[in-house]
Amino acid sequence: MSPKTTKTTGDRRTPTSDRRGPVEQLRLDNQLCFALYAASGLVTRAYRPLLEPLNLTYPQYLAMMALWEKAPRTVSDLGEALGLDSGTLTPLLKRMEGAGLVKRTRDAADERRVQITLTDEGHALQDKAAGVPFALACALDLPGEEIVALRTALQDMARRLRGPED
Amino acid sequence: MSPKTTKTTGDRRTPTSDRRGPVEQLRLDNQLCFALYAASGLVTRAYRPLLEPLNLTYPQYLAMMALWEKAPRTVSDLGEALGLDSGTLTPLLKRMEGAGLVKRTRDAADERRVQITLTDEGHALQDKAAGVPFALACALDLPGEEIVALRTALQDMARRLRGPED
DNA sequence: GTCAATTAGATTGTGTACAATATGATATTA
DNA sequence: TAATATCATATTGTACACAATCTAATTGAC
Repeated sequence: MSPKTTKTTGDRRTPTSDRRGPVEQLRLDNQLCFALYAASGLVTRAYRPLLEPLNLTYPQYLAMMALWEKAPRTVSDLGEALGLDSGTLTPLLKRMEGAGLVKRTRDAADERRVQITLTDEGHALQDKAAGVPFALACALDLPGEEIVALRTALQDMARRLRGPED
Repeated sequence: MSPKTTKTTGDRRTPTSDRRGPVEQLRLDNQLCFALYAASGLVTRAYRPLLEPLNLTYPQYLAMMALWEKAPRTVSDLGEALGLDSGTLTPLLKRMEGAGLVKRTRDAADERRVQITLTDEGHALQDKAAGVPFALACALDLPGEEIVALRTALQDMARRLRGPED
């Protein structure tokens, strides 16, 4: 299962030691970043069949989760929650508006802001999505503690990357 | 399968903060998938300033690492290593060819295949990229053991998602 | 040898993703 | 009261990413 190679033997087969030369350090399989990249893509693909009945893409599903938590909210507020900017969110939200899930309305008090509201259909979708996390957990096939541990480790890493402040 | 805790017998909680219901399960911060998505995006962003001097995007950097490991190799071989299909790789490789890093040549033995070769410039870039993993490790600011543990956990998860076979 | 099935890439269409820029609204200052 | 700065979002351009489809080449069955 998990090849815990903490030893620095002379074995030339995929050593895990970081004391290797720069060539070894540039190996794809030794990169945390690639493991992250690959896992993220695989998870997105795993969601696709689950979200297709809901007519949602994976980023749209994330946006809906953020809105089920708190709505109405502004575009920038949503962007902060998802880690996305307006150039990504504006077209995404327009498609979701076209699908009848949300409504985009200028804030009367501050015309620069756009408030994102859930429609009845958008609210109703939450019930239909209730089974998705469980279905994906089954696909992951990981014990609950490991899921929590992995999630915590990733959130910790994200915190470091987001900035040294705070 | 995964444990689903539904009964809340011994769980005292305020009405506003139920810890286990379906509503809670749809919370963004409780999702492993979102932690993965966010961390992956942050890592890509962390690479950007490091790769800009090399004139590489992050996926291009991954492709170059795969090619430094083994070249020439076919498009599909590269796609298997990176987890990408031809629809993604073809334009990406064309851009890299335009940048003078690789060459795309039809295989003489099997005209359906396209062999990706590294140019001298492509080979030379490996030296310039040698410092990138270390620079990113600094940005991550994680102890080496944790990096290995996290990477192993992600690779393990990826293995499960890739398919029950094998 | 001929035709069907398979295979390898390329193409097209849709949907993120972000940098750079533009637009318009609000806040600040002179 | 302008002039300026700042802010929120939209737009544009470039670059992934994949499903569906297409084309051309190879393999297989006969």
